[in-house]
Amino acid sequence: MLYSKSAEYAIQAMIYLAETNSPEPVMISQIAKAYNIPQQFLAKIAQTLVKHRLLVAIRGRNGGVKLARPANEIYLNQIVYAVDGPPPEQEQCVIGLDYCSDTAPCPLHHRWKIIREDIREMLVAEDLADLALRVLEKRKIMNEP
Amino acid sequence: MLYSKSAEYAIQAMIYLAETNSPEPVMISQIAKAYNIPQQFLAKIAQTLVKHRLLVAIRGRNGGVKLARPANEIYLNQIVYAVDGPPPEQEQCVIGLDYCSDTAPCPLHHRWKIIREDIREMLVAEDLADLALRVLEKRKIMNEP
DNA sequence: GATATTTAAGACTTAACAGGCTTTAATTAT
DNA sequence: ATAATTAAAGCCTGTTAAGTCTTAAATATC
Ligand code: SF4
Ligand code: SF4
Repeated sequence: MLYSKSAEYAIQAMIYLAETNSPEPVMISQIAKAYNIPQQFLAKIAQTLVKHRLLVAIRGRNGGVKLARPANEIYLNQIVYAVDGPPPEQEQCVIGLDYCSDTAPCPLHHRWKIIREDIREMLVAEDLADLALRVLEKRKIMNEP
Repeated sequence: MLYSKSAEYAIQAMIYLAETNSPEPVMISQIAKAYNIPQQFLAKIAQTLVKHRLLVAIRGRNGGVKLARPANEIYLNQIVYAVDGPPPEQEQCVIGLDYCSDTAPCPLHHRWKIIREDIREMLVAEDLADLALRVLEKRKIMNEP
């Protein structure tokens, strides 16, 4: 919806890393298992996250991946951008017309403009540390019936 | 983004029909040409719109398709629903977690909930007649340099 | 150094979406 | 009746996203 499946997996994986907050690297296989992500697929996604300096990878025994910087300095849009590539230069018309501009917009235009901005704002504002904290809290609550 | 390419074409085609507002049926080929939609593809989309009672088709010479009811009684969500199928029953978590509910939501949850609601509202509120009117106006403006 | 373990890299497979082609059925004008 | 015209229907092709497999490279441990 907002981003690809790959980006979703990437966010989940990085939340997991922020949750555990271990100074030691964490194995891809462990992350994959915890969040139920296809392991090999996650491995490949991790590669691109490493290339984009969001993760660092340590290979060999006791290897794994860890966050490249503190969780509170990593924002969602950075992850999405890294995995899905840069967003399109020109803003897209909701109904795919090509001859339109901002003069005399159709009723959809105002609405869509606001929504698009909200989405952007959401991805820019939220950082991993916050998310991980909240997910942890939530997990605690749900384990107490 | 919000809907498939097919749904986008469907919306464009139905706007065209609302624009021309002809009591006579309009040929698929004509619509396809006007909005630069692959004709055969649009033909197939039209079929599903007919099945969902948004269009009626008249075949044979002088045939074509027309809106099944007045344009101001057709809303975007009906078109999207018809082409892309019903939206998922359970509301989706933005980051794809499956163990979450509304108790102690993560920071994304509030934001996303609002955005999702705005999108839904946009699709529910806008009807074809409005859109067609605005697109017509816009075309007029853009033709006067 | 040998070995086990872990990510890196790239080829490969599968599935879904977008689009095209061709034939068939329905309708109307002649 | 017949020919022309139009949507309906089914199958084929290309593209992209999602997922799998195989081999190579790096590293810790013995
Ligand atoms: S005014 Fe409407 S049709 Fe034009 S670009 Fe904006 S959303 Fe699209
Ligand atoms: S609280 Fe956050 S993680 Fe849970 S369902 Fe809502 S958006 Fe998803």
